[in-house]
Amino acid sequence: MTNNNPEWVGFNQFDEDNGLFPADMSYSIQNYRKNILVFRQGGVCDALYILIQGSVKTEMITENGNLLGIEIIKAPRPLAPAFLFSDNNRFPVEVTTLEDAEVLRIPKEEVIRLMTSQPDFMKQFLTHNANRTQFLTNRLQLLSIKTIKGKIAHFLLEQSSEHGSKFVINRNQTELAGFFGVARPSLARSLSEMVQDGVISINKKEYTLLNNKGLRELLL
Amino acid sequence: MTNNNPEWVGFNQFDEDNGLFPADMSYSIQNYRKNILVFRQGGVCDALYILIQGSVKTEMITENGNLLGIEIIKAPRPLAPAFLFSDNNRFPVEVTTLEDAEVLRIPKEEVIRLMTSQPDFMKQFLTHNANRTQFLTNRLQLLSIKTIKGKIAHFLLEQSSEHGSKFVINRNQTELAGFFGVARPSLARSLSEMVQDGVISINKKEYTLLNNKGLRELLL
DNA sequence: CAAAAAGTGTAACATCTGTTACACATACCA
DNA sequence: TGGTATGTGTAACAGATGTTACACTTTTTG
Repeated sequence: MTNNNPEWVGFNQFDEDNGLFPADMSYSIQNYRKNILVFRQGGVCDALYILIQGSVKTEMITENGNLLGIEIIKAPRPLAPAFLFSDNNRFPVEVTTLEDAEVLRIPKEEVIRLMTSQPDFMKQFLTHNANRTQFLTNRLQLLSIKTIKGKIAHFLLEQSSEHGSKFVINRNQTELAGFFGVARPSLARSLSEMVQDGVISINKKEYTLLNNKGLRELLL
Repeated sequence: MTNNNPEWVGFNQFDEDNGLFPADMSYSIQNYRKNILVFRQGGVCDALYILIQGSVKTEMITENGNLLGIEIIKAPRPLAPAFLFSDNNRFPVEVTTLEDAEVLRIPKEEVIRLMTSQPDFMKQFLTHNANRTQFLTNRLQLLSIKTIKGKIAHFLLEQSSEHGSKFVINRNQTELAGFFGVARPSLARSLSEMVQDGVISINKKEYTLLNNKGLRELLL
């Protein structure tokens, strides 16, 4: 779920000009220190925000006040660009810095101008949003799996398809539990059972898949 | 979750011309009978599809083969337009007709052309997609509530905010259970307990909220 | 109108998950 | 290096949900 390959910065085509952005673009830049709340869930989203330095995490506050981890975002990438144009243009998630960060802000009108005048900008915007939607859909699928082992299996198999049968997951159990929307001890129990059953092995944060068939059976 | 007020048909501005669409637009129309699978989950999405007649439901196949109900779509509305531009342009859901339906198909290149030449078309497309994303986010929030009563309460309070404290839900228990991602008898049990506790009353498909405070407490 | 289909209420039971608590290990910091 | 904070393993227990089964009601259809 961590975004390792930035898929969009919006201004690839202008990089040579005068550093980063089109010369005539109106924008502002805001800096944040580590562990600072950048956007509050429900806050109005009236501009396009692009994380150009550092990393942040996004979390959704469930109605009981718990936090459901969504994803970790590393620069450069836009933050929740989909909501800029929604009728109820509010942030659906909390955004908090994980390290010192720098955020570019482009007013909505300016975005519309860029969109109509720069077809490449528009296409990238569309593609990025489409990919975001697909991510959310995937997230939905993960949450719809009822058993914890099923969620783990889904997650590990997905990782495996990208990184092979041995890989590192840079999240501790508490974060993983938040990501899955389950209690931490419950996650630990499921993990240790899966290790005992020999379908996976865990060494610190390195996970090895030992029995893909067995993992797939856990999805049911 | 049922979409009663179509928010976008894409061609408002052309309605007078020659019936429905811009005269020079390339498109095709496909008809489907009731209970027909229109799009398979995972199928390639290479064009913009707009439901212009009838209604369909969308469902996500979870990995165990179960169905997770997503929403009911009534014409006119585009079908999964967000995925047209994603890198992995595949349908994330099954789409099945609920009644006889008619679907307009516009090739991707044509959509891009319309998008760049018709700013209004572009804005509507963006807004629609943004609203869709918000819907998905809301769905995510619903699924992240752990207790069944909590999900019911969330859902009923949401309905209530739109339609007052007495309203009709056009879904049977099986469909509702699918929507919540829970087992049907479990849903029935929770519902009858909520009735016994006096927080709601149910008459056929008419629901009445009797104790909003009590409902909100169920969210925790 | 009658039969079939679909939908609903409910029970018993097994299973899974959350909660709480605590010991232990590991990483971090002064 | 020693102490503190953070992270992990595990247990006991309570509570919630899924599963299966069946009777009953309502709706649909011929």
